[in-house]
Amino acid sequence: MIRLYDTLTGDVRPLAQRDEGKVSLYACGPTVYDHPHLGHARQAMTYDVMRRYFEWRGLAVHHVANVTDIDDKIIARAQAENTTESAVATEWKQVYDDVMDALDILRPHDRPHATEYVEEMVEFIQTLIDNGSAYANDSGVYLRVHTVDGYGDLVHRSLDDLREGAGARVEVDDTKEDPLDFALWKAAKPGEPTWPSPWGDGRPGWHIECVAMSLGILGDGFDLHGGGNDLVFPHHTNERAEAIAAGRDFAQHWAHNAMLNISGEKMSKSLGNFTTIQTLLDEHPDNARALRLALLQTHYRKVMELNPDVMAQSREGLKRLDAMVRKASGADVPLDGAERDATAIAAFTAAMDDDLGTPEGVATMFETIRRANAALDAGDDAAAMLVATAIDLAGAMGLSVEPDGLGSGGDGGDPEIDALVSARTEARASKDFAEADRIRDELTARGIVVEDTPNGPVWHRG
RNA sequence: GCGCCGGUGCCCGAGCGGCCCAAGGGAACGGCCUGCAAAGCCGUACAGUCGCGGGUUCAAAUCCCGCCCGGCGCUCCA
Repeated sequence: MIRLYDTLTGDVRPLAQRDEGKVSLYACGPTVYDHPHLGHARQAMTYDVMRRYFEWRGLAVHHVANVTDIDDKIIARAQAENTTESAVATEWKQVYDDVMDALDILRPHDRPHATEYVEEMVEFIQTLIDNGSAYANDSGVYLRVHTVDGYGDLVHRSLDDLREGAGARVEVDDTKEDPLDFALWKAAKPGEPTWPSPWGDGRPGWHIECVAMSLGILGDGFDLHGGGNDLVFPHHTNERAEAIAAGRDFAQHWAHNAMLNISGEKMSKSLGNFTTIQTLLDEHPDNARALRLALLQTHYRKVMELNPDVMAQSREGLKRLDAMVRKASGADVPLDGAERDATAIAAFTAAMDDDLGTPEGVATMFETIRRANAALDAGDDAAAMLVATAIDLAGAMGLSVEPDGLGSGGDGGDPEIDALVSARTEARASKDFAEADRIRDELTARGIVVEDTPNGPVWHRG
């Protein structure tokens, strides 16, 4: 049984499925107006791993993530660049997609755009006005927060606590009945894109889109709603409030991933180049996988440290995975149809079922790799099973294997390199070690690593 | 200030009342293997203790209290 921490109840509890064997997951997606940064990567990776693991467990996952293509930041950027909001959104959505593809993050099954759901949002707001939970005035439509039962439950704060926070802020908008009330619909302002509504032209507030889209696509009482823990308040709290006010059955379980620290500090301006995903990807060809491994080695609910050192350490770890596969390939171990090692599978499943314990899952994978290598060295029949199991576990977490240059001696895939490797083999055969080492140095200079195995040399890009 | 989450070896990080003199990865060191390497395997040192100080318990890294440090949040509008 899969158990997951639920922000609402504050404990780890079984993830109930509305429909047996299926999981409906709504994870808040990006507002597209700028380069995605590493925080976006952690968020997207968290739910990608969740989804992959659920699927590996045999569950049919319906993964939905919105794309916010209209909001203040997009408007600001459009004005600054003297272009349209939709042009800004289209451009940055593409950038986002490219980066996520590079990180090997599976595309959610549905990716609704806010601007495609305005009609549904208007209807939803109308329902709230009709039942007295919302009111319209000159500046827009607002939700009457005090009418919502258990409004602050998700953040575990009382209405008074929250009100104190709101009151402490300057410039309270006095068109609202209560400082806590928030906008469902914002009245049109000059120069902003607008949509028609019964309360005049305007645009939707931030939270309403996720309610309309999650309920619209996944239906009432969907299983799991996720996002970064910076969204617990106000975003998720307000989404939930809207659904409750409308009498709808909302998410049954809430998951939130923790933030990232870069070099011991929160990710921000002073760290400059290390903040965007693209920059990280440009720094090393293997950084996409290394980032995934690094992320997996920290539990998703814990603040995580990321710095160049951590990335380098992860890249080294990845080599163990790849090297094992190369070794198995060199030994001609039959992986197709190999059984799985029950001990490893059981340990892995237990760890992952318990609130997505990826650090322990990774530990199990590495232990399996060590056992596989030992079996390979010993010529043990269990080798195939262990290698196949390790690859399987890696795959369950979205870690791909890239042995690179697979194959031995003459058929490594690159004629020039293969020729050099063959020449070295001949030199060694005739005991001309000086020549053999010379060739190896030349290969090293080209970034090629040669490993000698009982079955001949195997090379890869290092 | 208020709320929530953290502080574990050289680094990253599991563990969350006894199985912990604390997993896994990286880095280090020794051995095996190798012509020498690389990779791999085996082993060792690093945590005499898990931010600090009290307390509860037969038993605490794990629970409670206080303090210090770090992080996230504290609406809408600008």
